[in-house]
Amino acid sequence: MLINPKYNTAESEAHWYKYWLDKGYFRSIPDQREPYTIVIPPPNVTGVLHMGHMLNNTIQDVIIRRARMQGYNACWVPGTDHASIATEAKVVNKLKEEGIDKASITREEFLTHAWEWKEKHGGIILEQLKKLGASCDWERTKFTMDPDMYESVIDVFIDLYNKGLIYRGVRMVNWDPKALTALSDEEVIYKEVNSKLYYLKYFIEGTDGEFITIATTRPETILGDTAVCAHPEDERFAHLKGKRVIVPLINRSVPFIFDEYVDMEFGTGCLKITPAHDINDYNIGLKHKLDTIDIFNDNGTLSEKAQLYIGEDRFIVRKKISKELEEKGHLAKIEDYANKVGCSERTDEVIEPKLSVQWFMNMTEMAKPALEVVMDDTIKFHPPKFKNTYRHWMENVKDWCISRQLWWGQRIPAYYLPNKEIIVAKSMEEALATANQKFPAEGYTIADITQDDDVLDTWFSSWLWPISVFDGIRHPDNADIKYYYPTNDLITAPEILFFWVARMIMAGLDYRKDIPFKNVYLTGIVRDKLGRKMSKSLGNSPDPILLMEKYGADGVRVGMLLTSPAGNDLPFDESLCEQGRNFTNKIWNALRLMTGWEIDETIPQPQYAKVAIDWFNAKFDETFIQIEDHYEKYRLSDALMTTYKLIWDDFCSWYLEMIKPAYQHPIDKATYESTIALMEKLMKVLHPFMPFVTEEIWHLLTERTEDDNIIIAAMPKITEPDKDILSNFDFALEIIQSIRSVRKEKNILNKESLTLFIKNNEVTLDKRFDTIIKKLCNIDNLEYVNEKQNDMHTFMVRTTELFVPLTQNINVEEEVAKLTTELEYYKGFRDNVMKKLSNERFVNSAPAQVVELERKKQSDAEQKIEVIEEQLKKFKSNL
RNA sequence: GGGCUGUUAUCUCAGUUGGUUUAGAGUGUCGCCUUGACAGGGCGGAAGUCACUGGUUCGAGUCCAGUACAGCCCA
Repeated sequence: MLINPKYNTAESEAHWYKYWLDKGYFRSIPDQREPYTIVIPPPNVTGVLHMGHMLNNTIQDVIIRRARMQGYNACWVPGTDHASIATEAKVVNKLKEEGIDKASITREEFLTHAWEWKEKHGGIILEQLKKLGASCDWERTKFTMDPDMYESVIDVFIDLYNKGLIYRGVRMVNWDPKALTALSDEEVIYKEVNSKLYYLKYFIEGTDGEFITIATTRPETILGDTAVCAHPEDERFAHLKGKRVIVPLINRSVPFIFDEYVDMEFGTGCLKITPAHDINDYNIGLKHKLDTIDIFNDNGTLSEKAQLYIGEDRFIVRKKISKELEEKGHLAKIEDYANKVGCSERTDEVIEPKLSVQWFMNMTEMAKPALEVVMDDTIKFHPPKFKNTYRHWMENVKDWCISRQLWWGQRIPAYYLPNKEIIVAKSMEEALATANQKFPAEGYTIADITQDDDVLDTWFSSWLWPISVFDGIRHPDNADIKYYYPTNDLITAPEILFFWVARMIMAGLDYRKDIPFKNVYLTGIVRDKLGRKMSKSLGNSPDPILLMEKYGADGVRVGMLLTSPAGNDLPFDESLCEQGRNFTNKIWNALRLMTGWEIDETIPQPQYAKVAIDWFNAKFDETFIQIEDHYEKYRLSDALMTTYKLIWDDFCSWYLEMIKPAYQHPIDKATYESTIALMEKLMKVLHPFMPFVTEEIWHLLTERTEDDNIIIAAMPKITEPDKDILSNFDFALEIIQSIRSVRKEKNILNKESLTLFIKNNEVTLDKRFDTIIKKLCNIDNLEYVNEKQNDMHTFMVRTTELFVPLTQNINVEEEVAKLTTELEYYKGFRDNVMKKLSNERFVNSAPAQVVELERKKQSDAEQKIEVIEEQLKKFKSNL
């Protein structure tokens, strides 16, 4: 067969992906087989493929492809989420560019634009994943705003409301003044910033110029102050009990109060209290029944309640007010100060703590069972170190703010009546019916009812994902959900352990009475060489599509997985993809070698080939067990590296060299067929990692029938390896390596054949490998002898002495020096061992086999020492 | 400030309940080879006080405590 000298990745990838799709190999429908299910962590509908997706989806594809080959009914469900804040921001911007202001259009008009945007840009990532080889069941592609998905979310909201777990309340929320919406705690990122600490003087009411000094980073908020507070045990302020102080500039009289919350060491020990704009102040305000004065508008400018600087931005006011305070003698000093400021994950705007009416979900009860299933390993985390982090969060869980002041998302199904009553219902019509049932006297009509304007947090959709993609919320007994749920593995980033993973577990336990997945594989962050997270804004991320064009999808997949143990960050380097590409090339060339041989049916199988095949079968069996073990432990990098070495080192470097016929000589049929069979097994094991090149090779190894494709081929079965041949081969291998070293040292070219004498000191020396030693080392004559061979170069493998005659003179001095170093090493080693053995307590308390081993070490070392000393004596007598 | 991880060869990491010839792999590096699958290759070599200090033990990279440094999460 004629094989192209170069493997064409682009051609092969396009061909096989289409072929698999046409054959429907990614499709899964319930049948009698056991299912293996993965749901994709839905990428953001606004996004494009980045390196994080590449890593995450490579892992999922490896797992699902392996499951498919193991005979499971493998189902990988793809999809996207609607990302309400990010998408709305994009659409608002796009409209702005077209000269349309969001405020000037209706909700319906806006949503039309949003849907248009989604249709145009929404599928990009999924299309890009196909280039990677992702074997998703595309017919199951879901979107969190699909009608059925939407309805599931609404149903769950109504159900939880009726159970009393969802409530509406005034709370301090994280307000994003740019996006004009509340955020959950998890969407706030705290950043270290260099700011200033302002020391301000507050005069004490009814005194003559007596004042106290407070420290604050936010002088503009003094306009909302309703108290000043000190620690009850702080004697510096004890005399102020019952007194009032005057807020500067606006001359508001506020009480001086005492609370243990205050840190006596910080600043002046005296704290201003602004209940409307700080969560801790808010809590103190509640405790001491203080007034709450909200001085900000939603967009971060000052409101009329501030009295001063009305309509100006909070950061401009900060500068202006500090100047005014200084001018009016209220500023004691300013210090540089490093603190952490909360910023919006999406808009990067500084978060303003704000009191507002929002919808919340009580998490306390749901958190308990969700914590338990992780702690008792019903759901396993890989790596398990994340259990701690998870526990910490679940034990301190807070209520979840689920409303967002946006239009893109599932609109909250709450309806308000003129009498201030709230009806939660699936539709306006249902709400009306309920309203009239509850208040028959009122005779309400549709016109009297208004629906809540807000939408739900996107995570309030995604937390149902493993259930809702199978329509298990609306139809809990449908065939799909019963078959595919619970899913097997979830592959995601630790950053969203709480946002998403924890909440899916809660939803699963609540709505299915069962966990949503059995294993959670947490990937690391893909970083650049400098250790920075790859991001669009830094521009330090390679374009995955270009990478795949350059190195092939298989090469990039290997590159992603080579150094990424679960939970560890991946310091990405293009050279990893290069290594992946080189591996593709290596396999391709092995194929070219094999298929290039001429087969001669008349020649018998050489003995060396038979031994080589037996050995490689054993090697395969042994390695395959290790690979399976790595998979069981979700150590995919190790599984890949083990496969890589099996193919490159054991198969290409050793096996093929052993069986390779002489140049331009034919190969016997038996060896050829066995070799093809071995290659097939190797390709199967490799397929999950490198789907394209393995499928290509599968079809080039031999003629295939219509449905004989590697993607659905059965994985090899675990077989106990022939340990005897393996250990004996190891010894032969050491002999081969020693002879190579000797050739190297003595400058004997490989072309020049050698005679080898072996003085067998080992009890068992397997002579089966003689022909292989002869072949790989170009030995024309291999003899076993009982006596030392004089005038030959001597070397040792374990405790066996080997001799080769040398034509040129030996550099005696060099030999002596080398032997002396070696002698010292073994003596040191022996002394160490003897020290151990002469320790009575060791001999008495260590297990017998450990002691036995030490004895063996000792005798081996002594034997070596003896041989080396003899050699030395011989050389020295020649000096 | 509270909590959790980690620190092993240049780099990235293994090292599985403490004992397996005085620590392993990939990568990089150095030397040599190379008309016959593959220079995107072959062969061989060098490279580590297992962060530091103590402790437990016959025995510690592995267990315990403390210190230093790094990272992550939470406030």
